[in-house]
Amino acid sequence: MRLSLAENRTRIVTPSNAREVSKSKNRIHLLECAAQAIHKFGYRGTTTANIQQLSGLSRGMINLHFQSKENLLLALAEDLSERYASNWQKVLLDTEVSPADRLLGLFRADLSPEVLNERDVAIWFAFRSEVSAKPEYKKHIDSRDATFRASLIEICSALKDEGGYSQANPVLAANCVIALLEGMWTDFHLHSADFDRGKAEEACVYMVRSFFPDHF
Amino acid sequence: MRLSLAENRTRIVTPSNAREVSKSKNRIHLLECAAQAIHKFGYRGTTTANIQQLSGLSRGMINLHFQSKENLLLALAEDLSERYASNWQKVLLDTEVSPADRLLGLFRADLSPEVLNERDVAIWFAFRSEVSAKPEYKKHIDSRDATFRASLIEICSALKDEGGYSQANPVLAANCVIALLEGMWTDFHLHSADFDRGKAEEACVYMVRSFFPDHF
DNA sequence: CAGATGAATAAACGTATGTTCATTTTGTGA
DNA sequence: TCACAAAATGAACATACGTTTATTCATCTG
Repeated sequence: MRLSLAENRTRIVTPSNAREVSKSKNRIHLLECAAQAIHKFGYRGTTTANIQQLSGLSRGMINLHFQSKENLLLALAEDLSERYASNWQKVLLDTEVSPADRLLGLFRADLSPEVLNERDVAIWFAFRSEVSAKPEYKKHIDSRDATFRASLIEICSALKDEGGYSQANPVLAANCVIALLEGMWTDFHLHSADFDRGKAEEACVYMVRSFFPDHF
Repeated sequence: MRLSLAENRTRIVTPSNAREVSKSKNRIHLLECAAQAIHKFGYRGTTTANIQQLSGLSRGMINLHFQSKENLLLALAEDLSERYASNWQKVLLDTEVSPADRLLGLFRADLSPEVLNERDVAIWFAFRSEVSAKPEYKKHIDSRDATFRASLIEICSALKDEGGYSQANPVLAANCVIALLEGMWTDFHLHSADFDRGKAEEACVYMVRSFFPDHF
């Protein structure tokens, strides 16, 4: 699984000349190597030395581009959460699509290799492991945020109304969807070799079918 | 939330004299301080120096008792997973209780402060963050193991038979329960201040009620 | 093309970290 | 009570780590 860091243009000024192009390339390269290092050596094992070694660049580059290693890691976390957010936003916020299809689309998107891949998930877990010590990390690794949750509740409410499921509870259903997806990610992280995206999706659909039988 | 490390007698020979008592106490004390350090400083921030500082003991003690820092952390992971396992085993393996009550008991047990508390969850996430780099950690932090899963499938099968739910799929239902609980733990880890055990349990019950309406 | 500017390099530095070991303290058994 | 043994101590050590900085290299501008 390849990162699409190169496609992230959010914080990188569009380079206007060759010098800026190479600077920007090196910045992205360092982010990619930091990601690789976390995946390969773990969060504890990630050092400026092995990021530098992976990059093939010189020792000073991390500080030149990011001032400090901590900043490089923060930039990586930001990047990760932005890519994750844009992934679910494409699906959840598209109100042209029916609620049921938005939910199915979310499962697909959330379980797709674009976001659910060994390296990225390793990074999520790396930052999450620090959250009790560094609360400032929270905003970067908690992308299933208020908007995400609100969209899900809205979808579940719509399904309830459409299907006339008198027993349905949109808030609880949304909470279940969020937790279930989180759980699938954990399962992937711990057993990526055996993980079956299809079966994971099947389980998700099974759950929402139980909630909203006529829709799925 | 206090650890019950002192109650763990598995690997600690019952001390027969005062000297062994104090040795055993210090060993446990170091494990507790390592746990505290991970919670307080994060996995990266956990050093022999701050474990030692928290313990009030001398520098050499970690190596005297555990040979290396890595060994101390491994002992902590083992301890954690054993305490977690005994927590669910009490509930899931008690065949005197009805399947439905075993499932409800599991939710209670899995969401109880005995295992779901800030410090212990921080340690789970700490070790999980290293799993892609150190596969040997896997066995310690993946306590929701084959037996756990098999018990759940058995319970779901029994519920299906009892209730005549022709549409029910015990394997998918069990997968959902596992993932849902994992997701709840993640939610707790990221939002322990706002986390409501009652609401988490409610969501769990809501899901299994959807699977097996007549039972819950 | 030459001078100026910014990017990249890698040696050097100070500190932090994990571990060792000679020494001291404490408890045990005769 | 005393010699012995085990446990605990903390100074000392080597290495690893993140960062700084003087220097070199590449590119842009006039």
